Amino acid sequence: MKPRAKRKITIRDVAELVDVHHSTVSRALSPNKRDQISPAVVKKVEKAAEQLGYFPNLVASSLKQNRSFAVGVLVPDLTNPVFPPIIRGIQDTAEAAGLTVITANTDDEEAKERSALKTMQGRSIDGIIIATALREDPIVEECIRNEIPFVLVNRTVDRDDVNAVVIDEQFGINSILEHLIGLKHRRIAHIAGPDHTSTGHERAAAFAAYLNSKGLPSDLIETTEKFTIEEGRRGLRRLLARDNTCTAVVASNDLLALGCMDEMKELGMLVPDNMSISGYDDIQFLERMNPALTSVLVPKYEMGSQATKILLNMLEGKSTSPVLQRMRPRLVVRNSTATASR
Amino acid sequence: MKPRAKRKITIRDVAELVDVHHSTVSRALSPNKRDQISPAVVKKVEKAAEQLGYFPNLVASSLKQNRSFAVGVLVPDLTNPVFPPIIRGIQDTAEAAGLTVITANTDDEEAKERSALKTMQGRSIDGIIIATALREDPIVEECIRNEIPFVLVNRTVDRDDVNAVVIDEQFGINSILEHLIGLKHRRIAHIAGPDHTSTGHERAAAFAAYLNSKGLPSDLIETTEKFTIEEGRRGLRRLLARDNTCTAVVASNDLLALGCMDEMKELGMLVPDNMSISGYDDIQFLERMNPALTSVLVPKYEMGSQATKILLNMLEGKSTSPVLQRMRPRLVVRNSTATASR
DNA sequence: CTGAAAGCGCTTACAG
DNA sequence: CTGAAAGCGCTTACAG
Repeated sequence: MKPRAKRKITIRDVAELVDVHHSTVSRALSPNKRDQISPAVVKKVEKAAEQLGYFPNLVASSLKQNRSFAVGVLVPDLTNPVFPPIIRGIQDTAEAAGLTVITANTDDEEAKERSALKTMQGRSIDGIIIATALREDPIVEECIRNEIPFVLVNRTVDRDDVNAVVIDEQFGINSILEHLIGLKHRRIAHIAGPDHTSTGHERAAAFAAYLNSKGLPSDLIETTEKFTIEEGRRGLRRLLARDNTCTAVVASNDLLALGCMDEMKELGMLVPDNMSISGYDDIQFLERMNPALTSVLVPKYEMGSQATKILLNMLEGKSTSPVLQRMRPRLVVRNSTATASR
Repeated sequence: MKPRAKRKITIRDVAELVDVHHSTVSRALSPNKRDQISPAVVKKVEKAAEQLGYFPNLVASSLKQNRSFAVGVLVPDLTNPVFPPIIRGIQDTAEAAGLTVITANTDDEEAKERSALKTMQGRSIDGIIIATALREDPIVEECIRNEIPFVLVNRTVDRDDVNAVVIDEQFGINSILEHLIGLKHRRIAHIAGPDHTSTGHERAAAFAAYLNSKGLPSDLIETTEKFTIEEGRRGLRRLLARDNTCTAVVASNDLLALGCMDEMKELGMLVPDNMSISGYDDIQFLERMNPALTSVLVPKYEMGSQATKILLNMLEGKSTSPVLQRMRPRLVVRNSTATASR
C-alpha cells in the first residue's frame, strides 16, 4: 500500500524524526558542513533521510545559494555530428562534478542564442560553455557584460581575454598539406569555412601561409557561408569554374568535404583519381564512406571535457587569467587522397 | 560605466519604479494573470521591467509553484546517431512550449539511470521522456510509483498502462522482408536486437511471423546482447557458423547491420553479391557508405516531437488514458540488398 | 556542536 | 483591480 498523498519529504520531516532542528539536518547532509555536526547525529540524520526516502530539493537550495549547480551549453545543432561527442565530454565531466547540463540549439541564429541565454540566466546557471562563437560575437559580449562565467569550445572570438579550448589549426592544416604535397600535389585548393568563424578563418590563413612557405600557389581559396554539405558543393562548383588545374582540395571541415564529393560525383569525376579531397573534424563513419574520407581528427570529447574543467575551476574561484588552450589534432589518411594525377 | 554591483533585478525593483506592490508586478508579467490587472498598469510594469533589464528568476518561481518548467530526457548515449534527431524533436517541441530540456546519458546502466532520475526529481522536473526503456524496466516502475509524468519513446515496456511513442515494427519488418522476397531471397536470417528491449523483441517476432505466413523458414535468428557494431559482427559470425545457405540478413538496427558488413569484409565476402544486408533506423550517412545500406527509416525527430506533445498534454491535465502511438517507418532501398545469388 | 531566525524571489489565496 | 501576508524548502550568519 503506497502513501497516497505524495507530499514531498523535506528536511523538516527528517528533523522531526531525529528530533533535531532542521538546520542541523541541513548541515549533516551537506558534505562541507558535515564536520560541524557530531558524528552520532550525522549518522542518525543519514539513516532517517534514507528511511524516509528524502532527497534534497535542488530548487530551494539554488534559490538560497543563488546558483543552480547547472551549466548551460550552446551548440548550433545537436544533429550536426561534430557536436554529440563534444557535448558528451561536457556532460560526463560536469556530472562527475555534480553539475547538471542544459543544452540548447541555436541554429546559428542570434535570436535563438539570446533567448537561450536569457532562459539560462533565469535559471541561475552557474556558467556556460559556448560552441557557437563567431569571431565577433554579441552573445559572448553579453556574457562578459553580465559576468557570466563562460568557456568557448571549438571556436573562439577575436578578443583574447576569454577562456577557450580550440584546435591547433595550424598544426592540423600543415599536416594535411604535408600529406598532399608528399603525394606530389602542387596545385592545392581550399574550400574555406565562413570567415567570421575562427575555425574557418584560421584554417584558411594557415593554408595560405603554409603553401607560401613552400613556394606553392595559395590563391585557390573559395570561402563558403556555412559549414554544410550544400555549401561544400557550391564551393567546389565555384572553384572548378575558375580553375581546372588543381589536383587536391582541402575542405575546412568534413561536411564541406562531403559536399565536394557529392559535386564531384555529379560531374562524373572520381575521387581520388581525378581529385584528392580531405575533410576536417573526423566525424563518425568517415571510414565507411565511398571513398573513405581523409580527415583531420579533432579530439571532440576531450575538447568538451577540457572546456568543462576550465569552467569548473572558474566556478571554484581558481584560474583567474584567461586561458586559450589549443589541442593538437591528428591526420587520418584514408582513400579520398592519393597521388596527384598530373 | 557599468553598474559594479551586479545585484539581480527583482520583481521588487520593478514594483518600486512603478510604485505598485510587487504582487501586482508578478501578475502583470504573468501571461495568465495579466488580465487581472488594468491595462495601464500592465503597460507601465512592462516598460519598467524592460528598462531595468528585469528577467524572472525561474528558480524562485519553480520553488513556489513546485514545478520547474523543465523536462528530463533519458537516453543511452547521445553519440549513438539514432538519438540526436529524437532529442532535437523533443527540444524543439518542449522549448516552443516554454520548457527547458535536461538530457542525461545512462549508457544502459541502471545505476546511472537511477542517479539521473534522482537529480531530475531534485530539480522538480515536470516530466520525463525515456528512450532507455527495457521491457521490464525498474526506472519506469519508479516513475510510476513516484507519479512522475513520463512518456516512453522509441522503446516501450511490456505493461500497457503507459504512454509511449514507438514504431510500427511489424510494418517495418514486413516491408524489408517483402523487398527481399521480391529479390528472390528464400533463406533469410535475422540478427536480432536484445530480447529485453521492445524493439529487439518485436522485430524478431515480426520477422518470424511474416516468414511463417509466407511458408518460408524462420529459424535463422541470432539474438545479440546490445545494439552495437561489435555485437553485429559477432552475431553474423555465429550465424554463418551454423548456416551457409542464407542469402540475406535483416539486422535489427543499423549498427548491427554495419557490424555484419564489417564481418563480411573480414571474411572476404561481398555485399550484396554474396549476401544482402539491411539495417533499421536509417541513421545519418547510410547513403554514403560502401555499399550504401538499405534500411528502414524511422521518423526520429517526429517521434521525439510526438512524445513531447503527449507529455505536454499530460502536464496540462489533459489526456488521461495511456496512449501507445505507433509511427509508420518507411523502407529505403539502397545498394546493400540485391537479387539473391543462388 | 546545535538552535532559532531571517531570507533567497517568486506566487497566490484572502481581503477589500 | 490591487495590496498585504504567508510560504515554497532550503542555507547560513548569529548566538550560545
